Amino acid sequence: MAAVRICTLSGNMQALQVSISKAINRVTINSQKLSKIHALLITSGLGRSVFFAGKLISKYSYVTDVTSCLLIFRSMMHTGNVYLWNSIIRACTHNKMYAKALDMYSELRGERLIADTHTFPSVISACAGLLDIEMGESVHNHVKELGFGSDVYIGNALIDMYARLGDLGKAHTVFEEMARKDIVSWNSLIFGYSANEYWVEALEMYNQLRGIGIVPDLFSVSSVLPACGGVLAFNDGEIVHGLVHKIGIGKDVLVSNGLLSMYRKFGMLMEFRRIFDEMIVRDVVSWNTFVCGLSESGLFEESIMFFKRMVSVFKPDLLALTSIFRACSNSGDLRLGKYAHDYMKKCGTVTDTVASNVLIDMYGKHGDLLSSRNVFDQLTSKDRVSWNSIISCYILHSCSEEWVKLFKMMKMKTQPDSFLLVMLLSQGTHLGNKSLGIQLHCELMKMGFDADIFIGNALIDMYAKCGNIEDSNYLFRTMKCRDNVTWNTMIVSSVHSGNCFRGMELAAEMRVAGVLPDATTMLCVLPLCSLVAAKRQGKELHGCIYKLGFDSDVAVGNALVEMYSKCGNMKNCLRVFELMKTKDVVTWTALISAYGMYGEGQKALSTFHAMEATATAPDHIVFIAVLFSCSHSGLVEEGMACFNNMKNVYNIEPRREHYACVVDLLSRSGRLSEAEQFILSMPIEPDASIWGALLSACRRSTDTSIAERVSERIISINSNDTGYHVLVSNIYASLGRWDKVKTVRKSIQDKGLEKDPGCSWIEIQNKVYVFGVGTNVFAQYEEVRKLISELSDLMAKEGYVADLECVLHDIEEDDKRSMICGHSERLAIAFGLLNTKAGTPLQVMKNLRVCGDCHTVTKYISKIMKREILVRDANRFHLFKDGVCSCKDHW
DNA sequence: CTAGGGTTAG
Repeated sequence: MAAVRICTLSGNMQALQVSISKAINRVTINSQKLSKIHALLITSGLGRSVFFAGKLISKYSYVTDVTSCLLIFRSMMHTGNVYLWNSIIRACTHNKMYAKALDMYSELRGERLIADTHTFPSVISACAGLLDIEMGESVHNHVKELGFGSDVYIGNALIDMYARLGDLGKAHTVFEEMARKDIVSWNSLIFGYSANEYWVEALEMYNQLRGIGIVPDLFSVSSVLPACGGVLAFNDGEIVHGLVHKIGIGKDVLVSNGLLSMYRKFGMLMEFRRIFDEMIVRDVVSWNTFVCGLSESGLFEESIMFFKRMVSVFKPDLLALTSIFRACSNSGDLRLGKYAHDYMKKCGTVTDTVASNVLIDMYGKHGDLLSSRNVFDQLTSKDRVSWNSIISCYILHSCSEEWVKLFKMMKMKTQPDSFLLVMLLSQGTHLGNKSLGIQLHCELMKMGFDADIFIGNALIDMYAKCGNIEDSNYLFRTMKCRDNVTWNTMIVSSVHSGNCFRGMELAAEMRVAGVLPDATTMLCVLPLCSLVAAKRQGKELHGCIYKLGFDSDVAVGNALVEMYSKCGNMKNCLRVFELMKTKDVVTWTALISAYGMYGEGQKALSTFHAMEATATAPDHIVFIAVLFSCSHSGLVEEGMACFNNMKNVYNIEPRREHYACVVDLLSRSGRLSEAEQFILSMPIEPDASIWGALLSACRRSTDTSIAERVSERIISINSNDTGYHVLVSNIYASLGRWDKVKTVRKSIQDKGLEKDPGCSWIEIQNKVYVFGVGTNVFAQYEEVRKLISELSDLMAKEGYVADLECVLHDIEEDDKRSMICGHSERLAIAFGLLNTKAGTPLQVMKNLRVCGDCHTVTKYISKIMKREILVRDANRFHLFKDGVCSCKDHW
């Protein structure tokens, strides 16, 4: 500007022109400076120069001052100069005044002026902006008539126009016909495919671009990222991500938002978080994507936390509010939801359909049906989702009259979709209503919804839960496509139907099928690992969880703690526990149970007290764990104190399970008559489980009268649980009452009950070997047999005498002896000894409780063979070392 | 580049 002033003063016109020209070029978005230059031009007499008028129009256009553009243009009228026309059309298009731009174009043609190549790009963009197909095609024809078909800028504009009009065929044709293409041509086409969700084509074009060696830019990248996310092209996505760093566009908001959104679609939480963390500039989109992504992954609390951080920087828009309603509907925080709702009302966007639909759901999930209904009634444009949401609220709260009424109303306005049917189906499943399920299955087949994957999944679940595992399998096999939920459902169904092996198999098949597991998959498979003590699979899952970023999920963490403890890996169990950022009652319960199973009663108690110190409210389940731990460590007084505190301090009414634990606690410590008195003084009716707890302790007592009394009680209760019948039968056997044994066994048979066959298993070099009672078909049977008999001799020298009372059959002594030796845990241990190097610790699992003689024998073996042997039975762990067991014979 | 309802786990 200083230079301009000097030139003006000196009167050197040529120098003045040059300096003004330079000054104009430098002006960016500062409209004040622009008006000064404009004034200078007028005073210096250069105002009528076409060159400067064009420059000014273009500059005013950039500061969105179209009025000034038009004023300048009109003041230059009848110059007949196309350059000026181009400037004004460009200015209009640039400021989204598309109709005005097209008016100017018509005016230009009316003036019989010939448009040039610079005219068309903005005219074409204007057609695209107005979504005016007819006009667009007519302009395209005009371009052809004038022979401008080979102009790169016009071609690019045409590609972009057809893409925005959704006609990718034409866009591609224009692209193909272009003799010369630049990066913008490619970008326009990739963007077009991507914006219209032709993910595969977008990716293909991007890869073609890469194939011919052109380096993509920021726009190519931000167009292809949604496509990678859309088709879950993990490899392509990661390659693009790599390229972003290589060409240094990682700092760009558009690009990093694209990456953020892609990893969100991939479900890769860890990368998703990292991208967000490392962003230098974050806009509303970044925040919305992040908050919404967290919520989508079930991390509602965290989503709320980031929402709160977001609103300290940005005013939340409708999208952000919608996300937070969703998070609130799935977390306990209804207050925040209500607060945000009030805020939305103040902003005057109450009637937004999407947001209102989430609100209906939010209030419904929190049981506030009235508010749900209010939002629904006030909604001016209800769509299918609105109807589904309000109806599902009533279904969820079993208000059948109300939902049927609404359902009828809905059918008058809009066609019901599969969503409602899925909801009904699952509700029927939860209520165990099989006939409703089958009826719905027929209905939805008539309606043609049977190919819907959600319907399929719900049906599989329905049949499995109703006990038709065959039908459920059939549906699974014949399904056209399966997703992670399908697999999760199948895995859980197999486990519930008692087929753990099938569950494991399905988990492996799922992986082979390339279906990405989600947090729920982990929650389905981890308990399975815990159940069968699948150490290796468990660890692999942990790795997977870490990689996919599910480790911040509390439920997943809890499942990991349990898995490690049940697999005998206390070290990792503790490590996971300690690393968990948020812990809930379940987390603490898992660790307390773990200590309980290892007979570490004191540690269990101190863990419980540590939990109390964190102000985590105990529930009735954590007390079961604490009582169990005390009972397995002989901490009678401490256990009783907890039992009393539960009621007096925490106001939790003891349930049957708690009473059973106390009975167990007392009787395990030999206080049998006290236990009996306790049962008789309980405020609830004792059932087989309560008497059973007492009876199992009677086996180690000499007081036969109490055993007989309790046995009679259990039989009179007439339970259908095989376990208690077997227990009674065993007690009679140990008392030598073979007549009674026969009666009980007959009653078991009459009832058609089956005894759980005992089995043990051991994992050696990633292979699991299973042994049942009297198994004699495995490869090394003879060697195992020989080893057991050699060990018997060695043990006899140490003073071992077989405790034949553990064999509860009415057979000869010798047969008893050989039967004991065939107990599955013994076979597994011997097999382990044969197949591992000296000194290697062994780990054996058993589905039932370990018998007294096997317990003694294992102690001897640990001493003689100098091995640590960890045995997990149905109840707890026994660590045998140097002739003693960690349970101190208290199990 | 960002927002809504359905299935699985607990």
